[in-house]
Amino acid sequence: MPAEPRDVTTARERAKADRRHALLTAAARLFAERGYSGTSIEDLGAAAGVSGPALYKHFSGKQGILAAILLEASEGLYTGGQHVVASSTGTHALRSLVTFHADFALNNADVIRVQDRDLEQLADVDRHTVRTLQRRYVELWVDVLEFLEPGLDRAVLRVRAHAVFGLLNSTPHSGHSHDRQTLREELEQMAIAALS
Amino acid sequence: MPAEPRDVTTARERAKADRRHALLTAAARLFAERGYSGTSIEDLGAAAGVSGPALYKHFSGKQGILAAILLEASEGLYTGGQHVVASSTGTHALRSLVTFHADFALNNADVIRVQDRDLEQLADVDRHTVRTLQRRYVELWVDVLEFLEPGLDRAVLRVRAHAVFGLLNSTPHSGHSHDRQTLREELEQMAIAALS
DNA sequence: AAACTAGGTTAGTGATCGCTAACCGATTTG
DNA sequence: CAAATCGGTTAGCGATCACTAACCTAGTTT
Repeated sequence: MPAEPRDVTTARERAKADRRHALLTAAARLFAERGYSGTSIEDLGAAAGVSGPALYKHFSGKQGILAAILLEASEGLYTGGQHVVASSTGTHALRSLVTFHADFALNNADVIRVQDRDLEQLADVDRHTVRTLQRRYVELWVDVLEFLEPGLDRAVLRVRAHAVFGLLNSTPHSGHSHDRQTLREELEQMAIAALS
Repeated sequence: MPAEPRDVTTARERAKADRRHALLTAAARLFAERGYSGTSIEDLGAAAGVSGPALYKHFSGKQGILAAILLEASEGLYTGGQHVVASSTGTHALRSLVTFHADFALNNADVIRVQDRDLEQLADVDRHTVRTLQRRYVELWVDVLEFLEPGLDRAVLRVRAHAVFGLLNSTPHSGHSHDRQTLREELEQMAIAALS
């Protein structure tokens, strides 16, 4: 029995998937550092060990890379948030949302930065999709907040949600040198306090 | 007596100062919307009613405009913060800092956006100056926080300060449509709560 | 009012960038 | 094992952009 059952993918396909992933990770870092317009195709390739137009074998173009990054991020946030609110209620749901979002922000600082920096560089269709997912994610939070404090204007609760996102997303600004666990606890505690 | 005493400036000088100010305001808005690299010299001129290379009569170049915006902003924040902490102490100083910063963020949403989006596009010297002023502004906050909670690691207090900045600077993300006074009160209250 | 200054204009230049074309070698396939 | 596929390469094209040059005209100075 020489053929392994998991060998549904050829070596080439695996290599391609790896490179695609490497390209996306490197691109997120470069976009976060220099901005979308400030990063060249050449830069993107070089950061992944290939050079220049190689990435047209993986993406439709420069915009396609940005789209892949932001679509994955906004989908991850939304579906992750959905799971959180589906498995808990009330104060517990709020705490879980805070933990979930803090986790995401700490583990994807680059993507967070790109998301609220270069969103408008997307093609209209993709930008609309990302915005819709973001809006739904916010409504997830607003629903939980409204359950906890019924009768309040949802617009106000939306402001609170955005404010907490700003707080939790401040990670890129705090030096990366600090102890992650402490940073995480500080941010979560502040977020909960801000919403009380 | 035909000569007015306030006539220290000629009509040309006043017109030039006005245009310079218009250029800076328009540039801040465009940079906030499309990013530094995403905005052309032509765009900048057009937004101020002149076209293209006219702005080389006012600034050294595109980078010079960005520098003028960010230097003014970081100096304004720092010196403003200095005055605040010089005229109050303890909890009162913290509340005044929050009010001051919220005021700045609400009235200069564009500049806030540009400041943590395109800082790295500055020339080395200017970037260093802006970073230094920002660092001093943070230390102003940390000093006040340390006075209120002595013994805490200043690195932790720095994280808290950045987190509150993120919270207060979330204004660009909340729709501009909302009632300013309510928005302001919400943000200030949340900031105070987060720091307690 | 003549001479000068200064803020605007348009035309053009060199560099950069996104993307395409043409080609090449290794892996997969029949 | 020949043929097709696929992911990479380099060369180059067209567009855009920051900036300079040359000029023009209205305001300022003497």
